[in-house]
Amino acid sequence: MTETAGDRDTEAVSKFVESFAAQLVEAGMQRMPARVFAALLSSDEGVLTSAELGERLQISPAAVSGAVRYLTMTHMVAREREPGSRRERYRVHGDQWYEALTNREAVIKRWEAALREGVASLGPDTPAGRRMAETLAFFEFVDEEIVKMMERWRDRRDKQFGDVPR
Amino acid sequence: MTETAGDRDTEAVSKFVESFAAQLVEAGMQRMPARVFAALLSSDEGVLTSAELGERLQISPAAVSGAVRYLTMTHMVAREREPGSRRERYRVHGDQWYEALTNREAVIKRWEAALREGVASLGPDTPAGRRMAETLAFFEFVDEEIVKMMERWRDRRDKQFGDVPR
DNA sequence: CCTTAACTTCACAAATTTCTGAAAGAAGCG
DNA sequence: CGCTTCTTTCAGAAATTTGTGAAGTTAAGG
Repeated sequence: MTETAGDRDTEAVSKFVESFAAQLVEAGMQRMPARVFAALLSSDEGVLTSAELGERLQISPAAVSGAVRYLTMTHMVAREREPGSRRERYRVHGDQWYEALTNREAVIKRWEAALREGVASLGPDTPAGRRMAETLAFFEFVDEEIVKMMERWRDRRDKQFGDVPR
Repeated sequence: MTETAGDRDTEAVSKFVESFAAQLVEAGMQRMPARVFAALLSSDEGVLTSAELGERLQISPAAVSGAVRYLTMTHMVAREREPGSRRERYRVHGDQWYEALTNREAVIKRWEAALREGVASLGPDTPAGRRMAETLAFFEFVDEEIVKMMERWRDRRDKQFGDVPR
């Protein structure tokens, strides 16, 4: 009952890719980046070329290009180049990617800025101002906590999965 | 230099509403819910009626209705009814709302489900399966941590802002 | 009960987003 | 250097999303 190693249960994999991508979309990610990311995640090496992505997902090179641009900008995927080849390779780093996910920090920072502005506009002694100040404090708190949390995670991961070469 | 309490710096407030809403949109929230939410956040009592929202944001009752439906479903806003009135009132609870924001937990739960399915499809001993299992472990870790973090926050808030009647 | 105020739902028009094919742009390799 | 292979950019067609007006529904108050 062991499967042939090569293309094992291709359909199940594709099903996973689509359903995981759908979740990401629902959480706000664009469709193509989500699919590309899911495809990479489900690939054995965590690496695929443009062509492979296009073929697996049935999308044009242009679509791959656009998706990858987004993913690299948000650090969810790394771009590689085999020295001496025109082929670009895209990689999920296994850890790098959820670090990036936690990197909604950038987003939070902007929220904080907007809130600070809001407190200033409304006045810190108005009820609305106070409410916003409290919210701001919350975000600042979360920022700190997340940093610590990630440290704890790395610790735990190393114990649980071994401190792999990565 | 103290302002007239009534409609203080209406324009500045509106500017805040739009800029904060823009941040929320960028983070994936739909436009109208974002604007409605920001408007509530900047209102002194944290409560506005449908009509007030429509007027401040220059949108139709239908748009208000749609936005509010989303916001209540995600628990970012509570719906109230003054007993003996046809007017619906919508409220941000000051604390309730970031609890809700943390409630991307629901989202995370779905991701976890999808990942579990992925591990099963791919097989837990394939490289991809292992990578996903690790990711899954990460999310499970985050779940736990967030619960604890929120406890710490409530503690801190009570100290910092006083344990108000709310 | 009937009237009337308020909210919701629905169908559609407008605006935006998304993806493609085609052309232009890099970079290895002969 | 020029050929070839791969990637990116761009303009536009198609699909989706968004917000409105209008009709429908609910419930308060006479």
